[in-house]
Amino acid sequence: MEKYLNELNEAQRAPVLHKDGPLMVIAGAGSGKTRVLTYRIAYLMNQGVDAFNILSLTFTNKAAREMKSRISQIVGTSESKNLMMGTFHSVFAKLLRFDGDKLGFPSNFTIYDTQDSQRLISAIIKEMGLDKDIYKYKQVQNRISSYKNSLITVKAYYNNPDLLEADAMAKRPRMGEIYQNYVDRCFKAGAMDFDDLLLRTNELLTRFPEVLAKYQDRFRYILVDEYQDTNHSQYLIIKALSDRFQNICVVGDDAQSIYSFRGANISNILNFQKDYDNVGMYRLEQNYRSTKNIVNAANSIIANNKNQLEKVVWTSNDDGPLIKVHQSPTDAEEGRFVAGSIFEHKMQEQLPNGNFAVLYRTNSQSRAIEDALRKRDIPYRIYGGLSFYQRKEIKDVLSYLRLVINPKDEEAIKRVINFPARGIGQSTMDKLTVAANHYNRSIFEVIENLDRIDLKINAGTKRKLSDFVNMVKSFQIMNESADAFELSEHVAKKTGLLLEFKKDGTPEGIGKMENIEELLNGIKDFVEGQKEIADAKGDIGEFLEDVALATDLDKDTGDDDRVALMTIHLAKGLEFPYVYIVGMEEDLFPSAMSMSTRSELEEERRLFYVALTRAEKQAYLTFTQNRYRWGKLIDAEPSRFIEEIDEKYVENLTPIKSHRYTPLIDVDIFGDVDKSRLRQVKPVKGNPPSVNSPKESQLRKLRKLKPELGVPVGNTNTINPDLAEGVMVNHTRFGRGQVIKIEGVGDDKKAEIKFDKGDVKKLLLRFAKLEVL
DNA sequence: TTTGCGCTTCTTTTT
DNA sequence: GAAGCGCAAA
Repeated sequence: MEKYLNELNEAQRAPVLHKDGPLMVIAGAGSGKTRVLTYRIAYLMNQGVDAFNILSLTFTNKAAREMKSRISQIVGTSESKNLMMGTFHSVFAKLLRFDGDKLGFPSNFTIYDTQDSQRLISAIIKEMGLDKDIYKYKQVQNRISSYKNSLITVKAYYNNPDLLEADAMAKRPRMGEIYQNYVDRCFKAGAMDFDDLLLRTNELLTRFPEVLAKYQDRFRYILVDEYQDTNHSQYLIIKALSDRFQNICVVGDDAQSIYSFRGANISNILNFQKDYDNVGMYRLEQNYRSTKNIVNAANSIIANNKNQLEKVVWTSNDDGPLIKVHQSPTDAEEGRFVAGSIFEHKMQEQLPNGNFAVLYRTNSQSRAIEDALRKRDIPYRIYGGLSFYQRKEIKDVLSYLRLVINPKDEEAIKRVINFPARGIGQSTMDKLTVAANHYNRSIFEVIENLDRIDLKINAGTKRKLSDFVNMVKSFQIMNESADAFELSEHVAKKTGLLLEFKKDGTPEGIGKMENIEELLNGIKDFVEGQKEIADAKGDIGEFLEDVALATDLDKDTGDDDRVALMTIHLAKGLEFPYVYIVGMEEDLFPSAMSMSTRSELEEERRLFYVALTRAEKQAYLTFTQNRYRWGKLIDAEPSRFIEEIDEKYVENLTPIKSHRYTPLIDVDIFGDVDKSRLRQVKPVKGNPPSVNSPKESQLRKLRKLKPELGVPVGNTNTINPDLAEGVMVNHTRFGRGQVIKIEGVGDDKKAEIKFDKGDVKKLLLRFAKLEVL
């Protein structure tokens, strides 16, 4: 142990050796905070603290795994096995599996991802007959998420005049009802969304003192990484759990707080000393990661922010090369420059691909970079964006598996009940949903009891529904004996999913089939891996939980050597010798969405600080004159952040044209206003007030009658009995015509009509919009 | 009930 | 430039 302590510098060793009681470590970028956390845990264990009594919350599960394996090396595997380590979400999901029944949740509750939540919210908005152009599901989901992260329940929402008014102002007076419905539906489906994992943990700890006492007694030492990015919900959990022993160690850097959009509250770290008594304060200011030029440049950027804890990050590393700034005509050229530069470094210095990272503000920027890297045959890997588990075909397989574990899972059943197509359409699902809401049961249960409820579903469809339910039940029986891999493979075949994509035959179809096979291989690996862990069962439920809370970063990269492409947010905590920060343009970085307040802009600046401090040896900043955005080429201007760097540390690779005039409104040669300019002139957040009259399509929607909730809306006409051969009719689209012939019976009844315009058409009468003249 | 077409929106960032 | 949605046709 002594040997390991010698690997730390003075500043690092002090917090590691800190005795009991609260402590806070303010750790500048690259100052070795992970090392401090790791060694502190190892040290505690060496001092006789039981691993079972230690809780360590990290930012990614990957970080947790790495720390754990390092600790194993120091104190031994058998000792470290009992450590509770992981992200807030994964740790408290486990806790809720154990004690969530007290809140009425089954231990096999589903974890809804963002897409599941959004689909459910869309459905609710539709069922309530609200205008989806006003109640935009993404905005509604954002609102609900931020309520939850601030621990505002539905009841608290209704008691909060500010919130009510804010939503009323936004023309969304029924937010509260949507919120209530959403919570009810999740509960009924036995599902929690990401925010629930924290919210419900708080509820559990508040409502059940004996549960709180149990975990307080268990987690006598709590360590929290990236404390600056905790939200209110997380803050309260930590506060409650650490209340008894006060052995709380938080590590963070206020200069790297970049998650306020998901509720992170920077005052958590700023107020830590007020929240606890006798706080031990430690600062890590020596940077081991980067060159002097990078560290100094980063310091000069962050100095533009007003609100920050005092701290001086320094390094004894070499000066290194200057930060290189490069301008390209377009985003495609930018990609070419980056790929070319990576290629040169690789050749001249014989470096592996893994030494390079390309960082960007938005996921959509990856495309141009990808294209350029591919042309140069440079292997790369994209992190984030649409992750593997979010792809349609993968979510389809996972949804079947979710149903096996939790048949009440509403989003899963809606997704797969008619895929592959089984003739169970929207109107049937509408009837089932109405019934499910009415009887306060899940859709699955409604189908199980179909013969006891009269839902006006015809016999053929009933048959299909019960076939589906029986299929899922057969999977459940299989799940009792088979392992996760056997079950999944059976499901993929039996449901016809694999066949569906195979018979498609297109390259996309083949690709999807291969993805499903990759998923199955992944499940196989998982099962093998779990066999080695003593108390793990390797069942499909565990796999689904892993998947729900896994990020791209968590996935085993294997050891293949690739250039990393990711957003700056994802890059937090990582380091690379060479870093390219692309898209350094106004409206992109800083984002146009985050420039209206000082605090938003300061967060963008911290984001830039994070980006730059990822680099060990050299950083490149690139920007373009024109960039494709929303499929259109628009003008771009260099980011203000470039100018903010002390010029001592910067070298321009391209002379920047100094066209400093910005006309108020640009008018192109056709007299049209250039909208990209307009946006800069008027830095108002949100939608500009509409100048144009409402569009015809919107008017049409507004005029349309709202469907009544509870009455299934079919789209079948009652066939006019006057309709006969020879009769003159009017069609909404085709105009006047004469019926030549009528054929078929019932739903199949068709009319052949000769229209005055000359066309002869055969129309299905239960759909055709005909008026007898 | 299914399919295909055209219109709209979307781009911050993630567990 | 894509993906999702609503509408109309079969």
